[in-house]
Amino acid sequence: MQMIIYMRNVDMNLLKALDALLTEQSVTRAAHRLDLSVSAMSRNLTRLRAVTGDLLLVQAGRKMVLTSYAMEVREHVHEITHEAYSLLQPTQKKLNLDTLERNFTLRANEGFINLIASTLAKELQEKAPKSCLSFIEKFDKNAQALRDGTLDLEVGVIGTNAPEMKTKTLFRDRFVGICCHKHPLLQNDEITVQNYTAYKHIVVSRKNKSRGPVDIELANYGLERQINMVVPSFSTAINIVRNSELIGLIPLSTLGFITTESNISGITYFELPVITPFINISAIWHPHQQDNLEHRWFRETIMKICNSFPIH
DNA sequence: TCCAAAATGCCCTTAGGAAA
DNA sequence: TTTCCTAAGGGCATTTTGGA
Repeated sequence: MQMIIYMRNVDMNLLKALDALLTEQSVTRAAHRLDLSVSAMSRNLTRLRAVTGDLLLVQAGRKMVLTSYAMEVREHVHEITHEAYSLLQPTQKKLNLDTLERNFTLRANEGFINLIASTLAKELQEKAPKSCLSFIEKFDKNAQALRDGTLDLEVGVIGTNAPEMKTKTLFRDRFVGICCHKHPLLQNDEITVQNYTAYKHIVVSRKNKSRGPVDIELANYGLERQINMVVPSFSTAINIVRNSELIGLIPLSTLGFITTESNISGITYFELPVITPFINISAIWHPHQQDNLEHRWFRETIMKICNSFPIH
């Protein structure tokens, strides 16, 4: 009964204030975020404490920390605040690409950026000349940037840490082997698991994980690769392979899906002697962008470009 | 002791309801 | 429709609190 009486007096600005407070974990920063004075935000916090019956933020030295209740509701508060304000904002009737001034942000690994950057840049220049495109390299799968809108779109393998995200499969990728074009491995009539594992290997891993699906398959033959180098990027691996006798393993997309010519600027790619699972590469975005016309146009542009990739 | 952040007192503005 | 009253929100100034 007490809660019902309180709820009658709750206004939407309190919800917005709660979202800002839980996101910033600071009265001062939350006030700046909503363009209010610190005192006004402090009063908002006092009202929210009365409404929820929870302290929400408590002082821990000079900082404020969330209570367990605040931590529990933080994500939900953010989502419903976004939904509520989207509902009250005027509907976008028409998208005018000629006058669109927007910075689109896309997070992907360097291989995908190399693959799509020039085509996407050309498309944006032609269709939305006043817009800007920022690529962000993928150092982690943190979903917070998608949630708070600082990131428009992520391209990669769907993770499990953000189940609320919207996704769309863009293309299927697969691993191939690479070596320098004079590599003794290529003297063999056929690349077998035996001669594949007879040479030293280089692997790409941002987390220094050197074993993957290929190693699992090789283990079935009682074989393993001798890994001599781990590097954080595919471009680094390609450069090293070009000038060494190390054998590399990269997604075919990194080579731009070139399948008609196996000898590419000093390196040769070849089919692996083991079968590895396909990798589904998807576009990932937050539901709050779902009906945004600008965002829809952006992701549909990327989907259109990816549709031209061969599916292997 | 100084500084930064949060809390609070006081006052002004604004919105909504009631009455003329 | 206009006027008046009340409640609530917000800003300025000040105090309190706690770390460096």
